[in-house]
Amino acid sequence: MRISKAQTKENKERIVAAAAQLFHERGFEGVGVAELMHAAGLTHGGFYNHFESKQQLEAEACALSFGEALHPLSRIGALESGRERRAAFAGYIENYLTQREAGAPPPRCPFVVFGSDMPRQGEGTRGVFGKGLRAYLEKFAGALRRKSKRADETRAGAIFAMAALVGASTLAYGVDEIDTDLAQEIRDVVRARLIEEFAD
Amino acid sequence: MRISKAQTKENKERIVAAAAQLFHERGFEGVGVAELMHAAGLTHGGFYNHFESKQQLEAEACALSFGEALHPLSRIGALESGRERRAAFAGYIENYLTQREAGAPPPRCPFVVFGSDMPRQGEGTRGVFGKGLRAYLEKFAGALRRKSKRADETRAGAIFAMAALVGASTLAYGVDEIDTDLAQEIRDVVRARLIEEFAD
DNA sequence: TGTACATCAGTGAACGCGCGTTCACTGATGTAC
DNA sequence: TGTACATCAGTGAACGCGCGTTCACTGATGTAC
Repeated sequence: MRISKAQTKENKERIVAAAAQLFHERGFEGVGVAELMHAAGLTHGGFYNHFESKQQLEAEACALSFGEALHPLSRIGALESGRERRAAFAGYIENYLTQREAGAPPPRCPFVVFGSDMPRQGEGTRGVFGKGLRAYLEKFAGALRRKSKRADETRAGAIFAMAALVGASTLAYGVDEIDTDLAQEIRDVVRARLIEEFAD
Repeated sequence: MRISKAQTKENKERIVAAAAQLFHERGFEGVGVAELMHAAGLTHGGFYNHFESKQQLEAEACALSFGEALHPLSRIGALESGRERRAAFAGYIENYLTQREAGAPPPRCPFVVFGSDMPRQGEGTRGVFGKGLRAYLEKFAGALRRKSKRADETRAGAIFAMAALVGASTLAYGVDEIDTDLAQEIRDVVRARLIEEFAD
């Protein structure tokens, strides 16, 4: 049964969205093509009508994740007032380093979720990661810009802040449920330091 | 053919060592039991004489990685002079954030290599990760201690420095070969900042 | 606008493959006397 | 110390299973006239 073009496009988007979520939860290797298709309400046989390979879907799902993660930062950078930007950035960090309720689906940062796996991924996916990282750093710099700072200082600050955020989140998620106190301590320390340095 | 106790122990150690290296290179899911055993010079059938499951080997290989990663930090903490400790710590960061020669086997930090995968690992492996993290932070604090700083300030500094290192390395390795300049920029920025803050 | 036909996204069975794990068997090592 | 036997790490074939991918087929959609 042939499907309308609009329906086809919507189906593909549903596959990519389901993949992004499932890859976040269980990693690229932890979810099979059949399960992905069923999560999108389809059967697995049609997969290759939309994608050349599972790898291609991995790349597209990554791109979706990075795109979505970028939105809140764009909003901060668009603020005119430096004071507002800093307050919004503090809120961003607060949110980024706050533990989710137990059981709640954690909307984790794609850099944290996919970071370790990147060196082993295909070229397409790594390209998406690189593009996402460059975009992220630009938005970070946009949010952190200050009249008193040169552009290269702002960029260095963006890189450093992002490294600290990603590292803290990676370590904290690694020991969540095993050592909740340590996870919380890591989040608290890094949050306080970053807000002190960049949003005060 | 029964094997001597000493030989048996050595065989198991060889399996764990081979696993640690291969897991570093290709991740837990990227290496099969048969390949691991052959890398240790054995056949796959004997695997379950040494381990209850592949998961158990993953945990033991992780423990080995963390143990080895700890040694250089222990040496720094053992130094008496604060000036020497700071110089050694600067060297540690320098080494940690320096790109390997192309083709050279990269002795990457286990937190970077396994970090993203931890939330999806079994309890045993996550426990090893947590233990490794606590040990690492103590050594970091030992290396960073200063007479002018309270213990809790030193610990906070250790946590923050480690988060920045792990994050920078995760991001840089993610874009190595895709965007070498960006990888280098991340390493340079974070190295300079950390040395300025902690080792000057 | 209506008709005839080609297109192609969907389905579900089937493919080969490699995975983690189990098993019967071997024979040198370790142990009991 | 020497002998007889139980132990158990090793081997390699075999297990079932789920994976990514392919395929023949269906039938509504899109297109050509």
